[in-house]
Amino acid sequence: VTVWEEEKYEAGVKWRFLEHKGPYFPPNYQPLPDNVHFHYKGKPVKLSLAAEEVAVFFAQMLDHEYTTKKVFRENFFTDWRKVMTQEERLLIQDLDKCDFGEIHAMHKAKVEEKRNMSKEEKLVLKEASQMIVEEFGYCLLDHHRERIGNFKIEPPGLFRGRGEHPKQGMLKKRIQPEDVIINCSKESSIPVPPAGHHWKEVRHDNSVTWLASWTENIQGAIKYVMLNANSKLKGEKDWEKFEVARKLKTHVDGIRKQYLEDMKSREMRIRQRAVALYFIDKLALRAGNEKEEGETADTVGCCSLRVEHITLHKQLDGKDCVVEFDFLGKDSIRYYNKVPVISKVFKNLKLFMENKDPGDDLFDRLTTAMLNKHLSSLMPGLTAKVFRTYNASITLQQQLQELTNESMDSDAEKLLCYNRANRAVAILCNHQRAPPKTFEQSMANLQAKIDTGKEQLALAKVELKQAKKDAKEKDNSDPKLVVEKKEAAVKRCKERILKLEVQATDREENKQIALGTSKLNYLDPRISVAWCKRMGVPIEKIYNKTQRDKFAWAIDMTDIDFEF
DNA sequence: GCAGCCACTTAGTAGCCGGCAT
DNA sequence: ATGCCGGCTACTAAGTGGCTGC
Repeated sequence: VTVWEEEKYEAGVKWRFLEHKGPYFPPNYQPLPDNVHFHYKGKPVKLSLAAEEVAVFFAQMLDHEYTTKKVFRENFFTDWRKVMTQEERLLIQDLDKCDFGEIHAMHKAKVEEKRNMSKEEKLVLKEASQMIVEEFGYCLLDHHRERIGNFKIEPPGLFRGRGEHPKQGMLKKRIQPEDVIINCSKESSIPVPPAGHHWKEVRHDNSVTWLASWTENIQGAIKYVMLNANSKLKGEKDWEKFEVARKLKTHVDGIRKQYLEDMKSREMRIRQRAVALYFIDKLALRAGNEKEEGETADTVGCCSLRVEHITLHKQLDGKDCVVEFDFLGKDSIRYYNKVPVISKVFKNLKLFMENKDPGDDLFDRLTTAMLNKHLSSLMPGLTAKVFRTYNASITLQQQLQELTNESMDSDAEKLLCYNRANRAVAILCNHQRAPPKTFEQSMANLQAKIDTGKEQLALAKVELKQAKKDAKEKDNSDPKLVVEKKEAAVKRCKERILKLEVQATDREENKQIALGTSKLNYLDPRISVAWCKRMGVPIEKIYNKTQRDKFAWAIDMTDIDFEF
C-alpha cells in the first residue's frame, strides 16, 4: 500500500493524529550599541527600547524608494509615535527632522559583514539554522513525518503591501506566544511555549489542516502554520483540484452553449452573469471578490470590474467589436488586453455601461457568490477558479501537441518548445514579473557571444573556401578531407549560433513573463510527466527538486498516454 | 441576501547559494 | 581564487470561496 492508496477519512476529517513542537519565534530585539545614535533636529536622542526597535525598522529600509512615499511615511510615523514614551512623543513631532543616518550605516555595515563571512562561519550559521529546522520544521501527521511549510512566526517590521496600499508603512507587531493558537491531537505531546509564556489557546480540531495560527494586526487577517506542499495532505488536495478541472472538460461545451444563450435573457443579472463567465472562460480572469475600500490596494477581478476598466471599440486595428481591458489585478499587476468579442457580448457591455459613471461597477447585479452558486449547479465542485485551472492545463496540452513531436532530436529543442507552451499559459493567466535587474547586461553578454560566434563562422567560411580552392588546384585525396573538416567546422559554428540565438529569443520573450506560477499552481503535472515519458526527456529537465517533491504523486502514477 | 469570519490557494520578490567563466 | 549570474528557496501578501448567523 503506497502513501497515495491509504484509507480515506470520513468527510471533513483531515487527520487522526497530529503532533508538533509549535512555531519558532524570531529572536528578541538587540538594542543599538552605545556609539550608534538617532538624531532629532541634529541632536542625539536616546530612545526607549520599543521606540528604538521601530526606528531601526525604518532605518533599515532607507535605501528603498517607498520610504519616500507620503502614505508610507505617514503610516510609519503614526505607528511609531504609538510605541513612544510620553516624553518621546512630545519631542518627536516631525519625521523630516529625524536623522536615522547612523542606524542606517550600522545596518549596511552588518549586511556587508555578513556577506564577507568566511565559508566556515557561514557553515556554522547554516548548521544552526538546520538545527532549528530539525526541531521545529517537522510534524507527525498520522503515520507520517511531514515537513511544515512555514513554521517560523513572521518577525515584526514595517508593512509593505503591493501597489498603492493604503496601509503601507504601518507597524507589523511582534507576535507573542500569547497571540498564538496551537492545534494538535489531544493525546499528542503538546508543544511547550517559550519560557515564561503561555499559548493563547490549545485546541484539537481535526477538521482543519493548520498547526498554529495568529491574527496579524494590519488587516486583522489570520495567519496559519501549515504543511509543506510535498505533504500527503497537500498532494491529495492538489490532485483533487486537477480532477475537478478535468471533469470540466466534459461539461464545458454545454456550459458555453448555456452562457451564450443566457446573454439574451430578459433578466439583467443573468445577462451579466453570462458575460462575466464569458470573460472568465475566454480570458482566464479571476473571479474578483469584493474588497473593503481603504483596507487594501485598489485592484479588481472579473466581477468587480468597473466601467473605467474597459473601453469599447466598434472597430480597432481592422477588427470588429474589440474590448480594451486596462486594470490592476491581484498584486496590482496590470492587465492590459485588446480582445475581439462576439457581438452579443459587445452589445451587452454597452447596455451594462449605459448611464453609469467610470467608477461604477460594470456588473452591478452580479457577485462572485451568485456566479459560483450558479456554477456549482452546473457541475459539482465548479467555481470560477476552476476555469483558470482548466484553461491553463488544456492550453499546455494543446500547445505541447502542436509544438513538439517524438522525432525532435535535441533535448534543448524539446525544452524550448516546452517553455513556449508554458509561456502561452503564463500569458493567458497574466503571470508577470519585474524584468531581472541584470537583464540588459545578460542579454548584452549573450549578444557578445553571438557576435564572437559569427566572427568565428566568417573565419571558418574563409578557411573552407581556401580549402576548396586547394582541393581544386591540387588533385589529391588529402585536401578533400580538409574540405570535409572545414565544412563540419562551419556547420558546428552555425549550430552554435543558432542555439545562442534561440536562447536569446527565449530569454527576451520571457523578460516580463513568470513561468513558475502556472507550473506550480495551474498545470496538471501529469500532462508534463506523460510528455517527458513520450519525448524521452528526463523529468529533472522540467521540474527541480522542490517541484518533483510537490508533484511526487503525479510522477508516481502517470501513464505515458495520460490525457488531461 | 449579506457581512464577517475562516481556511486555504495563488502570487511576486529579495536574497542566498552554488556553479561556471575568467 | 574570484566574481558574476541564474536558479531556487523562503517569505508573506493577496487572492478565492465556504460557512454562519442574522
